[in-house]
Amino acid sequence: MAVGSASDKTGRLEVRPEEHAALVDGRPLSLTVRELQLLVTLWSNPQRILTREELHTSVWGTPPRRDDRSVDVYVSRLRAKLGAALPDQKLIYTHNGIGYRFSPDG
Amino acid sequence: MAVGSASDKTGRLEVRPEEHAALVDGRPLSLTVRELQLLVTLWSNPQRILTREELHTSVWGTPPRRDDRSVDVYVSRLRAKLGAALPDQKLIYTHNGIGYRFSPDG
DNA sequence: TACCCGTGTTTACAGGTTTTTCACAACTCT
DNA sequence: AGAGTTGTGAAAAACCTGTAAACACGGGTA
Repeated sequence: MAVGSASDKTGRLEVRPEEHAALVDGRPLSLTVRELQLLVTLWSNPQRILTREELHTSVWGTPPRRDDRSVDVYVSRLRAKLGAALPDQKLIYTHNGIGYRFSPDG
Repeated sequence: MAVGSASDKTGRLEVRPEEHAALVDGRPLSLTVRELQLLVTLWSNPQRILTREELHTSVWGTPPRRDDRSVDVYVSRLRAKLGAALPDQKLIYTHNGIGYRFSPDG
């Protein structure tokens, strides 16, 4: 495999940021821009707990306003689409009081 | 290992404050925010006896009210979780009339 | 212009988890 | 034993998360 390829597989999920695409078993998921940005951010930091602040700043470009729930809403939408394509895998874990973590394994 | 790493090992226990995580044998403990804050405070001051005032101020941000037992309650919970993951090690020692001490060794 | 449609944003509320508080048991020290 | 401390389960209160739904907006089309 070419060095520096910026696409990667996580089990049956592939994420290709430069191509603005995420695939499951080779089939593209139909994600909106925000959903994809969020997935890319999570996927780029596997096993790491990302705070809502970090996620919001990465996806929206600015820190969240007080009581902003947009990160949660998009995590929910992303889970729904991932769950539809990969019914048996849990990929996004919640860390109460902190944020979320992407974990291809357990 | 890189100088300045802000993670550290204490036997099989690793504490990584910046990552909001504590691991035993590489597996994350599932601690709540308060539990982790308390562990981080104790772990940051090994062998030192920390008073309830110090612990409360560090974790809750304010000194405890008279008859406040929250530090004790959280020490108990932390011990339970640490004990489940490391059944043979005693890490948190009580100093009667004063407070608690974290000791990776004996 | 008027009507859809898809996306993004915000709100609301149910449900879940954590934190706090309380009560009593267990322990320590004299 | 008696007084003061600490350990801990459980209930109450506070807080946080999941998610549907309402709203806003722009582009496309009739």
